[in-house]
Amino acid sequence: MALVSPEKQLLELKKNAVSFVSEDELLKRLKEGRPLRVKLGVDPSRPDLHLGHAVVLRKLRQFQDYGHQVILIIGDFTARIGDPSGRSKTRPMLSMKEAKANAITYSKQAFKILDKEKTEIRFNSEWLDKMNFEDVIRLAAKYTVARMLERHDFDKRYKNNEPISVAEFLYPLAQAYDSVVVKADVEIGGDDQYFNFIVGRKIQEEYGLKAQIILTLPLIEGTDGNLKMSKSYDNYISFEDTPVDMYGKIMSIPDKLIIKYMKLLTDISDEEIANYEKQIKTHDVNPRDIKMQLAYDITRQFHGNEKAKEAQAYFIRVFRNKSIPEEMPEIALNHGEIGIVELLTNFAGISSRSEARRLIQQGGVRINNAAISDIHAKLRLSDGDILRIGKRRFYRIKNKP
RNA sequence: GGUAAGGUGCCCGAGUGGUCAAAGGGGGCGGACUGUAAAUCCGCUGGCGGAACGCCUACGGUGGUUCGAACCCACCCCUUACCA
Repeated sequence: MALVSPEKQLLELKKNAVSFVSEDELLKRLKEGRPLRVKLGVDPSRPDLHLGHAVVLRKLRQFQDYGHQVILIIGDFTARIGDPSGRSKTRPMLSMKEAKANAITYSKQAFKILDKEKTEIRFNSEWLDKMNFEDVIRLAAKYTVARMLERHDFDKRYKNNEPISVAEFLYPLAQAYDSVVVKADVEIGGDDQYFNFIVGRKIQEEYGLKAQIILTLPLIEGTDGNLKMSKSYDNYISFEDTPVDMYGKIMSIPDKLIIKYMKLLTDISDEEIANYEKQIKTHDVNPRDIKMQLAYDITRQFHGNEKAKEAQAYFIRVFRNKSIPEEMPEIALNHGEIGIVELLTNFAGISSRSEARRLIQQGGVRINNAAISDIHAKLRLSDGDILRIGKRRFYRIKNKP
């Protein structure tokens, strides 16, 4: 392992970190010359990974490239119990079976970034299921309420007379206990996890282990540019997005995020990024062009060179040159007339007739680039006619023989 | 156990007997402008219907009062805070 010196490793590993506890400790452990055990806890209730996860996974990959071991902890136990805050009632409670299935999906996606050979997957139900009430009390005894209230979220809610269930105190402890079981040297995650990681340190020490090193990474904003990327805000870019979607979504992020995304999601060198940053500032270059670099780079990581190129070509064709795409979904029709509303609801995924009418009345529906304004229009379509809804939904008409 | 405040559309939130499919904001969608950027502007945002001051569904649940209820009454369910 590690042909790279501990000092050099440290320098790279701490890049992009928000919180880092602590450099000295990490350096010391790197000098032990063994593969460190780097832990990431994941929530299997939503197994669709997005670029927010990629930030963390990329950091883990960096550790792996230096020869370290990643431990992916699937929080199936936690997911089964449900959302600790109780705020989001929609969050599903998972059965054992679902959790396992999601874990497979999750790891499959994670391995687009991680090195499978250096990844160990563990389910926390393995040990948490076995704990009885006495064990839980003993664990809980190791932490104080005052320290729990150090968490800003708790403190704020406490002061605002908002509810905090006792169960919520147990979640960080459970997570901390995971660190004990897997003997984590380092725990990594989004910056919102900082508090939980700190609890992990203390609890590990209580169990006679060395406190884990903590490294948190920035949360990235989603396509809307304000809220953190999350499935529940529907502003995420998924690992599973098609190349065209992925490229397109990246192109739709606000300019202010370009540099941040570059730093966190690409291997573009610091110098180059600094250069781009300068160019944006001095308006030497249309920021869009830099964004295209970004979109291409990220799409390439997930889909390969070819697909990324195609996606870029699609973007240029459809959005820059405002022509129609070469490929689009087809609608197979019988010969004869069809009402425009029927066409939309039956074949183009419009969910209600009212919605279809709305789109038409607002000029959002076009056939061969001519807006349809009459909601009663009867159309006689032929092979190759193009139905367009809004700016980006295209369908090609195909007559059934 | 006692006291109090609440449960409204995708989300937040106003509404306290008719004119409420329900103000306002957010989000989303469509359009203009553009670089699928930002900012801005206009429109739409339960369903059905050619249209309607039309019909159906909707304000935690079930009943009731009333010509008429999101709004009043009863019971129930749920959430929260405070006090033991």
